[in-house]
Amino acid sequence: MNDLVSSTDLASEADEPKTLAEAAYRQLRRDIIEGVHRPGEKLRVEHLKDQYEVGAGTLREALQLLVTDALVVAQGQRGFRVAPISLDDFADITRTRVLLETSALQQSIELGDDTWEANVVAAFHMLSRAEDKLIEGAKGTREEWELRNRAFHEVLISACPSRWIRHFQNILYHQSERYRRLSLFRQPIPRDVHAEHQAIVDAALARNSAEATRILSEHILRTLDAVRQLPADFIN
Amino acid sequence: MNDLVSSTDLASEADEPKTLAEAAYRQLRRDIIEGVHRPGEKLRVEHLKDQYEVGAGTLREALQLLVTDALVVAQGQRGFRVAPISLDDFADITRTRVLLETSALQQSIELGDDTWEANVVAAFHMLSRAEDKLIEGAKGTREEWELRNRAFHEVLISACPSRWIRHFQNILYHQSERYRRLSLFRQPIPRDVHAEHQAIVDAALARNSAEATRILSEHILRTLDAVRQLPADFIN
DNA sequence: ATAATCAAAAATCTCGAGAAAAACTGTTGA
DNA sequence: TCAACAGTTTTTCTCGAGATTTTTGATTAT
Repeated sequence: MNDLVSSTDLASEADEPKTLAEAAYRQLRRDIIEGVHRPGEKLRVEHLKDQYEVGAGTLREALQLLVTDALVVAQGQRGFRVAPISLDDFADITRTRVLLETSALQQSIELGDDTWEANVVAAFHMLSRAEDKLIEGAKGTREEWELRNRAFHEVLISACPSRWIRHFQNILYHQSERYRRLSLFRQPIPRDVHAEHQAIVDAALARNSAEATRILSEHILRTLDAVRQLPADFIN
Repeated sequence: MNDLVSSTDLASEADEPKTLAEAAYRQLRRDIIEGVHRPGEKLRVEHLKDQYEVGAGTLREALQLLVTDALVVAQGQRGFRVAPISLDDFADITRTRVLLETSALQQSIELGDDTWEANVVAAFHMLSRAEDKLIEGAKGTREEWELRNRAFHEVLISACPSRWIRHFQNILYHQSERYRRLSLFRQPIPRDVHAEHQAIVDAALARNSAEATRILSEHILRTLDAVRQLPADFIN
């Protein structure tokens, strides 16, 4: 059992950045997901190149990479801006995630070996611990919970052999994370999330793929309701 | 009935290029799909900038855009190369396409209005005409058939409201086109492709989504077999 | 007061040169 | 004969300045 997350993404992700452009790309992505740069905000190269301490051309490259993730939109000859958000978009993201992630889970359950099972159990354990700390109200634990939540979902579908599904799923996860940050801010994690995760693990290890995908669907769709109950001016 | 193909893609596609980088991007994409640049081939910026008549930085941007479509892979600090191809990859692409396209078709059949029906019929007619010309053996008609085949598949799912599914489907279509070019070269279009398209149209207009998705699945998966029967050294 | 027009300002896009890294080649030693 | 090493060459990556385009602000006429 070496590394839990073996992110074999199409655009290599796990390693450390080997170029300035990629370093800037990661910082920018993080800032956009965390809301430092607001949805719809214009991203002026001249300003940002100082802030991220790279040349203009390099920052342009970083922005171009973010277009790949659809976190930034490029408008012809009118520069870049942060991708806008909307309820419709989030609903679309969520439903598409369900489609991809259930299919991936189904294949994972079908093909996963002992190591996969062990990884699932381990990731679930890590996540549970993070939830305990979160309930205690310790500081800075939300970040850790986010990381482990993501790791858990990634490990669940890690035995799915389709690199394309995992690639798309990865993009959508980044997208939905942006929305989830908004909803989590107001509404702390409800207690039954843990029970849902537990149920998914149980069904997965029992190789009951119908049950597992059903629970996973409801689990993902629940975040949609959470965002829907936000005050309307959050998403405009 | 204005324009048949209203490509409302995430990365705007239909319009004409408004920047040199985008123009170079399109030419490069076309050349890669058509096999001018072979799979795995190294793409040296110094050579290509002369060939496509743009500056080095501009060409780099175009290459970065192609990474989005996964037609080009960027390797840390060792430049770019054309994405390699393999049978496994094509199988993955095809299966993922089935997953996305059947889901999209299902929603299209559920939500499509009269205009959608009309567009489907029209696109099918255009495609049929192209097939006639293809059988006659006129020159340069393969290009036209490709375009209309693509338009047909696009129109079929055009009533699907999910921009994300259409976005991913678009990427995968570009990918599979590269493989299909190889197989079509040897094996001209079999006659029953037309019958399959006809069956899809009939089922779609009859709002029989189970039947339509079933035929569409088989239709897409058939290209997989076609490539599988190629001599092995085509894909290495 | 509103709308249209035109000029100034800001931002984007593009390019070529310099610095850093990787690949290649010929040589040396076992 | 093969492997390792060092210098050379090639290629990539980065940066800042110039050319175009878009946006802003003020002026004028209706």
